[in-house]
Amino acid sequence: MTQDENQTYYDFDLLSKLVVGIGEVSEITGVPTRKIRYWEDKGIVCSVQEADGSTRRYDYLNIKKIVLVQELVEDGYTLDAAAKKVEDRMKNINDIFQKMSEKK
DNA sequence: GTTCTCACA
DNA sequence: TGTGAGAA
Repeated sequence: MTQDENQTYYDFDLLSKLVVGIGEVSEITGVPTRKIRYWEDKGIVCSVQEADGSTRRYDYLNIKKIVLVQELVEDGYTLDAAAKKVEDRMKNINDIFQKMSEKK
């Protein structure tokens, strides 16, 4: 990021393109890789696997979803309830993202 | 480095 | 619900 781009808002365009491996996600979110794949099995998170490799990659939205679900579960919610809330939130976030992208 | 399954608590 | 270990 250059000093000229020292704005108060984040770069949503870059964020939406942010895709990292499960290891990175586990480090960022603090969630072990098994937990992430466990949730992915439950269907509360969606991993995008690249065709050339078997490495699952998670985009920014999925990372956010993982963090959100984690917080909810830690608060005493069950995975299903947490997933439901997060999915509802994701709709709002997605809508905001789309608007920002179109506005640009 | 990643993935999967089996089994346990 | 979340984790361990071994194998590919």
